[in-house]
Amino acid sequence: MASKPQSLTKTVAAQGKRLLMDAALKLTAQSRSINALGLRELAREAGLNPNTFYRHFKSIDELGLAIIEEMTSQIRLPLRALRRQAAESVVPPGMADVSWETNPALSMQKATLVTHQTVRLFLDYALQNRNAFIMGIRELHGASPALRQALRKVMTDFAADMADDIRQLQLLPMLDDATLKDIATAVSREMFQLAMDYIEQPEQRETISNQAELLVTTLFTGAVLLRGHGDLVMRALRGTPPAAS
Amino acid sequence: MASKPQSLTKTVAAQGKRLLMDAALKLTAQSRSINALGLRELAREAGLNPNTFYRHFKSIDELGLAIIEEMTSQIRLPLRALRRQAAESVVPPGMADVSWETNPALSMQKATLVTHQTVRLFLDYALQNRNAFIMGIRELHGASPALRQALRKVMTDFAADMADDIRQLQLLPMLDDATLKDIATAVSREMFQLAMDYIEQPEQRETISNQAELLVTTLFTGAVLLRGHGDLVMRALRGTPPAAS
DNA sequence: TGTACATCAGTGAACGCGCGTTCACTGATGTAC
DNA sequence: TGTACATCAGTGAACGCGCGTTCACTGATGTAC
Repeated sequence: MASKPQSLTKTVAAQGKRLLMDAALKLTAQSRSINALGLRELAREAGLNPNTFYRHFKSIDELGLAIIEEMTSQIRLPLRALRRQAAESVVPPGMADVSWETNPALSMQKATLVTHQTVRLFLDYALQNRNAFIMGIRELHGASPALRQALRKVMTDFAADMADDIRQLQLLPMLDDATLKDIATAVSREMFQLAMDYIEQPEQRETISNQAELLVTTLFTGAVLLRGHGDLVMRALRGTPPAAS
Repeated sequence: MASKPQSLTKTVAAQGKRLLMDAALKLTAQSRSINALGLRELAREAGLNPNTFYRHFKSIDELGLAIIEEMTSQIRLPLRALRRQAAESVVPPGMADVSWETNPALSMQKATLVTHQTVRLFLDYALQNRNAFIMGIRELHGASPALRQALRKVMTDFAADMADDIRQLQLLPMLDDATLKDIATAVSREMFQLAMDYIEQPEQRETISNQAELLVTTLFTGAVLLRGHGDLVMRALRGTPPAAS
């Protein structure tokens, strides 16, 4: 609150900046690379003088980076919070936590539920920020090195958050850090790809969402098994009752 | 041979076409989207008159499609042949085939070897056709709907080939067709993504190749397990000796 | 074997247009005294 | 509370340039008779 007046002023003053960023997103989503956007075209869409662009950005890349930064800052924390919330809905804070050794079935249920909820929130967020996602996935493999680098970092951070949460929530304590990182990276890649399909194929959304969930589960299950903890998964799938209590 | 004179003539005659396609690949790989290429720029790179472009293509998209088609026709068959070859190196044609029930360890070894070889050939091919791959992955998420559609088909075909070969070579007979297709799709996506990293990070190639292999194995293993055949994988990992012979 | 014609890749000049970028200007808001 | 000045978003005109596309032409190769 203390520093809000400043940023509020900034926000009000930088109205043209907003308009330009929104215009860029709108045009990019309609099948264009951001580098293919003309700065006059951008100004036209935003209803501004071509010149105004220079008041806010040095180049189109700079505008792209601003969009990416804004988008990232909006999703990171909510996603982490949701993972916690999903984990707590299975094992409330006060309750003694389950362990894979003593109760593999409940542990698996906990992991599955967190997956379920996280996948859904993520795809939902993608839908609500459809233009930003389309741009992001396009520029991740796009022509501008600056944007590509920035988006790679977004992906890396996303994967790191995921791995960190899995560790903290003790969802898969049998996996070592390196494995967790590798799998989380693959899961991130898949999730972003699938987010595009999710956005573009409205009638397939339920299917895609289920496939995404299954894919994530498959990856983690496979990793657990190949790392020599197959017996735990087998017990979980057979629904072995808790050893104690 | 019978029809070669024709196509040879065509090839000689269409020398400008070749030059333009090569120029496009060269410029795209140097960090550009294909739609961002100017047709004059293209002609300049190819050492031709700007006008010559129109002798061969109606639009830049058409040029892109030509490149994609050429690239696809070059990799599909070799990759299928290699899968067969890898499978035969474990179980020669004359020999009675192994089954997962009777000898899970050898079956797994067969599947693992095919994965190993295929992953390596694919990444190698990507490296040898570096520019085409960079373009392909870029345009898969790119601005042109026509190219995007064409490249999606490439991916779908690639996944279908993979699923088909796994079926024919009886690598994972316990998986149903739908599951096989889903996993093959995910594997394709990952392989194309990783091919980019493989191209761009020369010093990491060995690591990436190993990671790719492990990822593929993880996906298939996870799928087998979740489909209720975990016992087979467990037996394979424990190295249970053949039941007969 | 020779001749006439068609096809086709490639050339070079010319066009009008939209682009990025610059400059000098305006008017509103914030700041110092 | 008032005044003078600075800052800053936005304007509008002007520039030179490279672009896509067209037209009429050339010269080599293939084809019919």
